[in-house]
This record gives sequence, structure tokens and C-alpha cells, in this order.
Amino acid sequence: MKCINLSSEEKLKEAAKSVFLRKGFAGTTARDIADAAGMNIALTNYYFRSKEKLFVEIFKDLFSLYCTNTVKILEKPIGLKEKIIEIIEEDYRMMKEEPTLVLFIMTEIHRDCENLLPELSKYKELLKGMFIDQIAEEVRKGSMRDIEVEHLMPIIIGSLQFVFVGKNMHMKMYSMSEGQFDNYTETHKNHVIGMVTNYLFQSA
Amino acid sequence: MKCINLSSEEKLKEAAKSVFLRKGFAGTTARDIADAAGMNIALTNYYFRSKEKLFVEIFKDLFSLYCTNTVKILEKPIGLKEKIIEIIEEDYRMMKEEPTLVLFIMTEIHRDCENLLPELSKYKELLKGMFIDQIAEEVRKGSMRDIEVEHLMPIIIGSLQFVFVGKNMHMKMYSMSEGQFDNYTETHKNHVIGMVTNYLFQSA
DNA sequence: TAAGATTTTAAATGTTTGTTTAAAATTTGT
DNA sequence: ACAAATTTTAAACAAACATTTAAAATCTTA
Repeated sequence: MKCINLSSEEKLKEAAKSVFLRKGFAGTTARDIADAAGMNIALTNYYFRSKEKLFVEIFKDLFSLYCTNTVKILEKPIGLKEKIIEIIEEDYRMMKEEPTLVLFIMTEIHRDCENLLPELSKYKELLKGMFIDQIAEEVRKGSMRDIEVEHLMPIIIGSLQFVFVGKNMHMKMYSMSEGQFDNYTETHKNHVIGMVTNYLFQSA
Repeated sequence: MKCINLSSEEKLKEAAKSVFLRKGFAGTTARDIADAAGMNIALTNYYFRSKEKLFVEIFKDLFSLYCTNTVKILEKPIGLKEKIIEIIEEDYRMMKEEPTLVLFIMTEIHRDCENLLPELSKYKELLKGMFIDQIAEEVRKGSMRDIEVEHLMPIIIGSLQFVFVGKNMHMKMYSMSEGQFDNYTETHKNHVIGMVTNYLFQSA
């Protein structure tokens, strides 16, 4: 009977997740991971076969963390304006909790798009579904600007995610501490909510 | 008399720039650079002392490419609305020419912020200057929403740069070819211009 | 064209990389 | 408590890494 000690495997995976998030796949060594976990160098391969297999497993988790909550909101039976505000608020919460996540996702998809593609396709379908119909309905009613979902999503989440993608740059550029950055992003989130709803539901 | 063959040095630097842009510092090997330049592996160290020194030199050029044109527009003696539209248009041109530039800049500043900081401080001052006064004046006149430059810049450039940062993700997510991505970004740019000017100059 | 300076090359440097091995330690099942 | 299975360890592995060396090739200049 296979009875893996989940504690060690999980500890290793959590350590690897933390290191990968900070340094990316190319910038992370097997020894970085072992050190972060306080475990022997051989255990990564014992539990996960290879650095890359461990990475792919972690990437899936993190891409899910990046998408799942947003997709859940997309499926909610609420009005579009309310929905968009909720998405921005949820996106903000997610990035506040894991500020390096978006840059990590973008960097790794850029590095190895084909290999990480399967993970992407799963969310491709979810993004559409009832959300597209809802947009079409609002546009038909004239209560919303005519816009495709491909443009809507980056308009909703782009500006705020960009602030986190460039966290270090913005902190240095505007001489901010961590605490000041928190205030900064919250204010920015409110600007984005105002700007986006203003643009999309101007006539309302 | 020191008389370096600029042709070889420049060829090597251009090749390195191309590889670094695509694979980043951590993902690029000395052999990648030599191969891309079609030159001997030892020449990187002959001309630039080390991989890192070559990288820093290239990063400076690319960060300048990222900032300079925008800063130039900031200093123009034109109205704020016109200025903001010009910045978006120029940003779009820059990213169309070098689509991986923004992700590269963000990734490398994240990786080694302290070492690349000096490059940043140079533009820190330029960003302020007369631009801040111009914003204050427009806000005072009531022709513009009250907003700080720290929030204004990401609001202007964030959404569009985000689309390029996530180029591969967006292409896969929405099943776009390179040509379709070009059309997509141009349309998105126009959305951003509309949304941003609408938000900032609503009363006008 | 010959001497000197510069550029390019192939080879080797010592590290660091991801991964494997085989033995030791620990846990599990009886 | 003992045998078997599992986990952990230290050591070693070849391959890849950035960099150096010293000789060969090329270019400069007088």
C-alpha cells in the first residue's frame, strides 16, 4: 500500500511554491528549494521526479489561484455592473495576498507557453459561457457600451494587475514603503472601479 | 590607441539584447548569446567582462527605450488631454515594435531591484517636474479629476501595457494569431484612450 | 612588409546545475 | 518485536554553466 508522508511532500511543495513565486522557474535551483524546505536535496526528485514536474504541479495551483475566484464571480447570477465591481475587488484581494502572483504567471507563460497551455484552455471555456450572453444582453438594452469580452477583461483587471506586476518599479519610482504600497493599491483599485464603470455604463 | 572593432561589439550586444528580451537574465546562457551572434563563446567576456555587466548595459538601453519617449511627451508644451493621448499612442507604438519589452523590464526589476535602481532614479525626477504642476493647474481649474501623478501614470499606461505583458496568455486565451493580436491591441488602445480621457476629463 | 596591437579561436578552468545512487534511518504491518 | 516498506541522507554523477587562458589569426601602422 502506498502511504506517502503527506507532511513532507506538502512541506516541500509549499517551500517550492514560495521560491518559484519569488525567483521564477529559471531563477530557482533545486538547492534553493531544498534549503527553503530545510530538507535534503534529493527529496524533490524522490517526491516529484524532477524540478520541472514539481513546477508544473505548482503552476497549476497558482494559475487556479489566479483565475478561479474571478471565474466564480463571472458565473454569479447578479447584474453586470455589480459583477465587474466584485471582480475588481476580488482581484485586489488576491493580489494583496500574493503580490508576485501575476508577474509569475505572465513570466512563466511567456517562457513556456506551449507546455503550460493545457492549464489555460481549462479557463478559456469558463470565461465565456453565460458572461458573454450577459454582455450581449446589456449591450442590446443599451445600458452598456458595446465591447467584446476580449477587451472587457483587460479593461477590468489590467490597470490594477499592472500595478502589482510593476510593484518593485512603482515602489522605487514613487519612494513607497510596503505599507504605503498597500494604501496606494487600494486607492488605485477605487480609481479603477470608478473609471471602468464610468466608461462601460456611462449612460446609466 | 584603443581601437575596438565596434562592428563585432555591437553585433554581440544586439544579439544579447534580443536573447535577454526573450529569455530574461536568468534564462539566458553565455552560449545562447554567442550562438545568436554567431560568434565565439569567449567574446562576451572579452568585450563586456561578464554576462552581468553586458546585461546591465543592455538593461539601461532598454529601460531608456521604455521611458524616454514618454518622458519627452511629458515635457511638451501642450494640453494635458492631448498629452495623455499622445503618451498612450506612443506607448502603443513602442510596444508594437518591442512586444516583450514591458514584461522584460518588470521581471528584471523584480529580480534585482537594488542593482538596477540607479537606472530608475534617473527617470524619477523627470516624471515629476512640470507635469505635476500641469496636473495641479488643471485640477484647480476644475477641468480635470483630482488625481495624483502616482495613480495617473498607471491609469494611463497600465491597461495597455498589461495586454502586452500577458501577450502569450491573451493570444492563447482568445485564440489569436500574431496578426489578430495586432488588431486586438490597436482596438484596445482606442478603448483605453476613450476610457481614460472620459474618466479624467468627464466634466469637459 | 614587418613589427606590434588587436581580435578571434579552441581548449580548459573550476563551479553550479539537476539528478541518481546506495546505504542509513525511520515507519509500517503482522 | 521483527521483517518489509518507506523515507531520508550523504555522496557522487554527468552535463551545463560563466569565465579564463594562451595561441592563432587578423588588422594597424610605420
